[in-house]
Amino acid sequence: MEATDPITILLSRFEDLVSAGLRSLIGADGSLRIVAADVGLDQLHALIAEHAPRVTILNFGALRTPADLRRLHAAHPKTQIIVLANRPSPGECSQLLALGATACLGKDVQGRDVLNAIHLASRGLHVLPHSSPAHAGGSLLPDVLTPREADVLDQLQLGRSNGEIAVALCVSVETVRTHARSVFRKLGVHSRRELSGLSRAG
Amino acid sequence: MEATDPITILLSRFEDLVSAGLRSLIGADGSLRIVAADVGLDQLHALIAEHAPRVTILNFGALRTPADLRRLHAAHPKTQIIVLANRPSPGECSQLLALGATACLGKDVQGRDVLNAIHLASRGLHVLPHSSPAHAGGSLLPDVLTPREADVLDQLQLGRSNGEIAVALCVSVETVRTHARSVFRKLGVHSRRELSGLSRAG
DNA sequence: TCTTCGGGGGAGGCGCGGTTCACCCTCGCG
DNA sequence: CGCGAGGGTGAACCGCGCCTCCCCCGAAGA
Repeated sequence: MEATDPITILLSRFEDLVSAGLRSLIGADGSLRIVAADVGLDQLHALIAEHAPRVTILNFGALRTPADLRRLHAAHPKTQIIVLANRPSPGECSQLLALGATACLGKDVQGRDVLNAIHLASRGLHVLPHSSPAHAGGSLLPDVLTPREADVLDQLQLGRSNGEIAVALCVSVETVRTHARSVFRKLGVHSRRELSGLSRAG
Repeated sequence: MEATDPITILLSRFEDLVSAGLRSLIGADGSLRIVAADVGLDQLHALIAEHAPRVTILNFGALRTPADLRRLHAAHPKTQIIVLANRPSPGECSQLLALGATACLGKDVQGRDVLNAIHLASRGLHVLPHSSPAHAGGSLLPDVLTPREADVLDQLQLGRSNGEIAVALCVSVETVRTHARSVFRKLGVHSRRELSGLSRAG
């Protein structure tokens, strides 16, 4: 079973210890093969396009914004995306899956569970932390951006002013401010500046 | 890692081939231990209470109704429930998780994925088939029973007539009929009779 | 014949989230 | 000072799901 078709994996940049741990774990599994590691956010698109890995393991902390994940998945729908976060909240997990991730794991998972999740995710099965899908069962998600908020987030990422965003989205400036406030609140930031450097360090 | 704490597993009754396959797969994993197998729906409660397995693997086809799962989870919240279905729809998976399942797998999964899922589920992580959480990301589920429909389903399971259900739920008979129709439609049956023998054979 | 059941349609109300917009305030900057 | 950003509050509207109830019909059975 191992020799037939090794699962190719691309690792984004992680903290040194995490990166070393992942490479050690994955290296010990003969059916997994790392095609690229320590890939920075900037090179992700190019290297995924080049190697077409079955699985891409993303550092949640390396994402500037959730919209990064959405763009990544849209551009490379064939690669299954596993997001490693520190202590992902249910809302974050939901949003990550909504944006195209296949699995979401906390960095506190046991080592063998990472391998289990990689195998499952490589075949498209979803893996989520414990309490995550309280809402997957039908109730409501707390921190997920609405479509309109995501639109505003995209505009904010482009450095636009509220007035420019209003023109771009054909709404009032007041509406833009409302959406922007929701985006800030849901993402836990308080300004455009914090948004552009969002959780750069994990 | 294996010797410290074997994961105890209870297997519900499956088709012979599936049952043999599961036992073979699980037996080959030293960190897993089957404490009971081929358990019929009637003995589930008693045997789960007796063995307190970390994981219970349920045959979706053996469930008379989704409400069975809900009662099982309510009575034994400590055991992680994995549901094996033939080709679970996204709606079914959502409903299963909503009712207390930890993982939902199709019977077409690869063998090692079953083991992967058992390990993950034993630690509370959720595993779902490919397309399942289209809604887990925020959109809506198609075939999940509403609370009121679940109430009516419970009453239907007790063999009550529409009039009796109306009295029990303090609503009009017309309302009961409306809910019953939704239940039948969502569960894919066309009568009380089909309901009582729902997917008995898988 | 009468009731019960299954199936279709539709109406009205309610709650909730999303969207839009409005007002208020403080702060920092030029 | 004007202006934009950030933050608070709240109103209004819309859509949707849910719940409740109503009407129609046909089939099956007492």
